[in-house]
Amino acid sequence: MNIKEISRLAEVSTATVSNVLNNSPKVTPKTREKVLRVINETQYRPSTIAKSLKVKRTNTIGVISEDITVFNTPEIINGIDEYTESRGYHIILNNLRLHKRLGNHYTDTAKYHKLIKETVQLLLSRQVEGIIYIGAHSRDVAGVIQNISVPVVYSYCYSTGGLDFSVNYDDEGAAYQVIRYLIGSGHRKIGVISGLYDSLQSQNRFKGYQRALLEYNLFFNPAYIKAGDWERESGYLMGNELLRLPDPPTAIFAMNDLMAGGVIDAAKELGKSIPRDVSLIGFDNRECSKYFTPQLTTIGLPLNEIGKKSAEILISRIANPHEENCIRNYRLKCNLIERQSVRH
Amino acid sequence: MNIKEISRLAEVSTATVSNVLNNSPKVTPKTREKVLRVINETQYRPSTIAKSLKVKRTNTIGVISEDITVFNTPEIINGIDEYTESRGYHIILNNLRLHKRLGNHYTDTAKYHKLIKETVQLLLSRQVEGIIYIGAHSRDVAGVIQNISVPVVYSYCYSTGGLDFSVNYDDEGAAYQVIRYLIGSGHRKIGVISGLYDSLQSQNRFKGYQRALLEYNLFFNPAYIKAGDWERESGYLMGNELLRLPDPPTAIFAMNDLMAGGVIDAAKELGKSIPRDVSLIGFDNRECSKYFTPQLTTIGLPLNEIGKKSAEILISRIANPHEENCIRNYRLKCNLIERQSVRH
DNA sequence: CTGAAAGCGCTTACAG
DNA sequence: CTGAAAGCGCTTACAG
Repeated sequence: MNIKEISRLAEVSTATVSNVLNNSPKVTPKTREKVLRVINETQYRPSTIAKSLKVKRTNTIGVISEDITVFNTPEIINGIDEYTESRGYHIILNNLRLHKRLGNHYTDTAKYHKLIKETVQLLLSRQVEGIIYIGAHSRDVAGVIQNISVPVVYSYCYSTGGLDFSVNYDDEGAAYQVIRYLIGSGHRKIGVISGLYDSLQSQNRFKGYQRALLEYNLFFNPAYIKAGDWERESGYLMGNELLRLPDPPTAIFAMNDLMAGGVIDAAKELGKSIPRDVSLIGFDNRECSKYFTPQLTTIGLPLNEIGKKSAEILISRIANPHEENCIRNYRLKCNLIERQSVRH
Repeated sequence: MNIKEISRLAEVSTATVSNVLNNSPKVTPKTREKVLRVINETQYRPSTIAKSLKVKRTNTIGVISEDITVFNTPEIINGIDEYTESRGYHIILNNLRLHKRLGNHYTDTAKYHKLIKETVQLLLSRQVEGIIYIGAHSRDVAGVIQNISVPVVYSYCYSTGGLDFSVNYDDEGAAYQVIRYLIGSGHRKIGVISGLYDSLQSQNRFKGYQRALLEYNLFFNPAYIKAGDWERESGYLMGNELLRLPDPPTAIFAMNDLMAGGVIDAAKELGKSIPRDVSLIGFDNRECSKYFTPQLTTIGLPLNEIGKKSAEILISRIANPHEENCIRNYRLKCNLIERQSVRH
């Protein structure tokens, strides 16, 4: 069933059928009626593909996710989806399955770059009008996709390149918020367990931490700063060191929920109660954080908003490729989720 | 840049360019060489869309997910992806965002059916060759998609319709496995906290439970069976009832990890230690189950396999629409994940 | 207001 | 082995 068939049945030209399909005003109600009847009877659905070929627009964007099974990704896709749907765009999903495919350390391997390149080419040959690249974890992806004729936005990634567009959450602001909240709750001795200290996230969160200390004139005690590696075990180890200090912190900021879980283990072992003896804040609002004992106060990531904003920027760049004077790197605000691990 | 341009630059016909693009043997190495050089120089990528229009195949399937933020969905998509990629198929993702859109009780509302219908039409007009429908939770979706010209398979759903294809995990077998494992560990008094008792999952798991009891000639004690509602709170409530029994069970099978978490709370409150005083098994292998204290022994769902199998069936039906004598409802085996909540 | 015709970028018999 | 031509299902000036 195609437009020709419909035009035959409705006894009009294909041009007229096309016009009623596209709600063109230049067709009389009567013929429109006639055509619509045939369309309904035949359950005809015009081929988007043929239309795309002709009008040279596909209303499709490509979404490349490094790994859809990582906790952040589904909600980001939800956000993308929400926005693109409202704008009549569709999504072709390309899931790299990086963890399964390359293990944990994929970045910068030749295999990884080849994979990216092929994926992008595939998407391009499907005539996507733009690409969103969703990182599995927040890192610098400058230049991962190059020499491309459609706009790209990096989601949940940094891009220090200068020319790329990226949207991520605001690490520094979130850390600042955490420390401010702890200070507001009366804490003055605040320990920090960072992730890998040379990661962008850790560095940015340290900045927020410092800013808050400065602002409140708090003493910076190097002994209160420990570098973890994002895993629970390191939270346990570093939590132990912190809690065994002669003058231990009264609150600990663990840079993710997993390490906060390790701190809980350490505290339990040392017979210290959270939040009575020591307060604790995590980061990420992972599903598990709600099930810790006590329920963990933590930082919620604006994942849905990251997705929405990414899609919004992408589609605006599709419509307006040469727009200048615009923000290139969005940092969206996190929100602090108050539960029961902080003493006031 | 299109095929015509390439043919001009390479001084051959478009037919010849098309032939080298498609690795047709009927072109001499020399001309192939010549054409390939031009293609490389120009970075030309043939338009999949134009090709699809001509050959009437898109190599694309539509994936409808009820809600991609539900824990099961990403891994299923991963599985689908893995298989489709190996077969040269692409995925158009349509995420219904049912939880956000309609709240928890969407099934059978007019709004829901309208949404499904529109989504399917959209996919069809994009010429997908088949559709996979991923449920957010395991329920009967018979007839949700009707009167359609391409094959459909329901993933993580039941379909009692008879004609539909579905792939899901084996509830009954999993429950049987749990009980057998507990019996093998020396337990004879086994409590069960079900989900909503009139759900298909609960019913099927009861069957597995009964089958194991029968097989091992165990006494069926109705007092050991409690109906929860899948939420943690109900696990806590029912766990309490079970544990306060004059002759309490020595092991409890909670039909999901969340309710198992509630049982842990109840046990802690009653001063009972898991697994010393009572053993516990959950279901789902949710992320949090690994972080419970003690780490929860539970049933892992074959999500990746469900995705793969769904894609496999779909693509085989695309290739062979009238295949008869085939299984219509696949039930994939779950695996028991031994951690620390069962005493041997 | 309606229709005939060209064309989007490919592929594929068919002729040479 | 290579090329000219028709056609996939649409849209869109253009003529009437």
